[in-house]
Amino acid sequence: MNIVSQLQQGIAEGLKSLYNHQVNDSELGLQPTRKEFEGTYTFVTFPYGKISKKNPMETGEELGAFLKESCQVVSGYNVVKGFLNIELSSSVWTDLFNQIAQTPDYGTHDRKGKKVMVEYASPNTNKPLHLGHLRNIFLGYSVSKIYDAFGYDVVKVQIINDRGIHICKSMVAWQKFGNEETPASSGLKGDKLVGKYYVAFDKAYKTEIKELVASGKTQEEAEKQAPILLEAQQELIKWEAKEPETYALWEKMNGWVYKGFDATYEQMGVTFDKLYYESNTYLLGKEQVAEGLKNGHFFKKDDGSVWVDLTDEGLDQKIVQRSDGTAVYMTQDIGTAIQRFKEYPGLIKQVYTVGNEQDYHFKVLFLILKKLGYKWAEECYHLSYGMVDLPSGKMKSREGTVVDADDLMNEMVSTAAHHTKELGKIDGFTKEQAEELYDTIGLGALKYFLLKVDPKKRMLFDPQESIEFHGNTGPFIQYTHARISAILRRADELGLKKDDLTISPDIELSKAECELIYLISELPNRVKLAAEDYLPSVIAQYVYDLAKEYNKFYAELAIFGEQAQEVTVSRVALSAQVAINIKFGMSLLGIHVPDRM
RNA sequence: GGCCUCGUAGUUCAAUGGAUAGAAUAGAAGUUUCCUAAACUUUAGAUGCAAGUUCGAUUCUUGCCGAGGCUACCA
Repeated sequence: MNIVSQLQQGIAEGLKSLYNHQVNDSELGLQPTRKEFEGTYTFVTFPYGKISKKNPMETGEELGAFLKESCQVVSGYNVVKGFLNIELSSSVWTDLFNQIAQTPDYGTHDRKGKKVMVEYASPNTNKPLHLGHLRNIFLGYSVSKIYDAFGYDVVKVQIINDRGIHICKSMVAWQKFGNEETPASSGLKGDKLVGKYYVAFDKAYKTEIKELVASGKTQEEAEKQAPILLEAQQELIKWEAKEPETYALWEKMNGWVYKGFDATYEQMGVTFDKLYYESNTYLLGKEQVAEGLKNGHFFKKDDGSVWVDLTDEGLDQKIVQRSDGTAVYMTQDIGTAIQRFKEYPGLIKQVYTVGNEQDYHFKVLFLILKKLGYKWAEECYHLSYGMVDLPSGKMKSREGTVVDADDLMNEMVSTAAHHTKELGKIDGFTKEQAEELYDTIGLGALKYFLLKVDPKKRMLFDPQESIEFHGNTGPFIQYTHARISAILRRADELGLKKDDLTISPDIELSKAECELIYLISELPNRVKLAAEDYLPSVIAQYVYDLAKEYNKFYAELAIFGEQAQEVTVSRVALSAQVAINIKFGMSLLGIHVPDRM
């Protein structure tokens, strides 16, 4: 039984015996005591004045006295205004620590035997991945890891937008200007090559518009009549008719793109369990539309288009099928969602990692699914994230200010390499080890910076700041881990065995040590919070707190140098457990931590 | 116009309705000089504005101001 629930139980008993008031243990909110006061947990007594018929201070005094008397773990208390600060006896900390140190897989929750699907990365095949995709993918991957630690079986999926007019544009441009160029012949990554022709299309298209306007057409007419656009539209029709030549070209070019994406994902360190392609799913959902029409959930307008009326929910009407009978994106999403739940028995939840410009779309989607009678619709969640800005300004694909994902990652890694070499930190490393380290630092910096911020907020990514070794950064935490590892190696040399690292009950713990143990004990709780709110930032904050707190302890520890203190089992034990927690927390963010750096 | 999200130190980020709004950076002053890429101490500095609910509001409600997004038979 954990400390918090013991205290809750104690307080509940106190309320009952002192004021004859019955409450549910778990309703009693305990919060960590603020640093400037004595105590570990604080109970707020303001709301209980009515029950006790006394002022908050007296209520606190009475409850505190009761707890000290009846609850073994409580060694003392103090009351400030309406706040009852509960002090714990020191054996609580050593017991707690030893229990944790002997728990395998500490931080993970029991397997729940239920599945959760997390969708992240929904790239178009006409252009390479950029900074926005990085936030998307790191978020989704991290949430998958967090859900896994929370006890769910996670299915990580990617939906690839591989069809439609956009890819036809690249195809047309490649045929016109490409001279049979391939990734092999050009030395370009496949996604970059195809992206290049998408840009070429746009350039040619704009030139044609200009010419048409010059010859007397209006802007609007010109945009619709440009010959190259008509060609792309023809290409799409041919594709839908599965004309062999078009289809083969489409497969060839998409193949290049996938190879390019795979390389990017590999460097990012993310994987998927299942890939969905829109070319396979874009016809889904029509059945549901027909069925919904029959059941009266949808209605038909005079022109034959099908709509859903969400005005009761405070939203508008929304189209689900065009008058020509073709599907819109919404239709496809309805069908895909239903298909996935059929495909994966035991699936109870689906998380969509998609930018916040689609907030409305997902609100509507979930409402429609609910209307159609799918209970799991309430368990669908749109993990919405804001744009990433750069110090240089906004990213705009039209103005070419987009930051390419590969370029950015390479830049991060080379910055890490540059700093490391400059400081001569890699003596004794093989070339492979050194390169692995640069990767670890560069990508760790990037991932941590993107994940430490609340997803829904628009954020500013500063590459320079992210790779600092001070402050709330990935490298700082990695560095802390490396320092702890150095201590553990040292302890090893001194013959302190790692397997039996417990703290003996009669050791007097310092304040920093108690604080560390408190943080360590918080891990499962933070995992739960992060999972329930889909917030990797909770984990990031946790790991940072731990690293920062350890730094204070490290100063105390002074294991090296002239005033070196005794390397005791308890100090080593504590260090080892901190290292484990940091490593675990960082792994939930998809970040490696090195033993040496 | 309607709807959604955001607005916190110079800057980047925190804060299950709780105490004197935390960190980190940058700044100022100092101690020290290899704790792996130093550390420590001190200092100054913020809730866009106005009401409301509450014992208590950065948090909930309303209005206004500001930023962004959505509002297509586009995806």
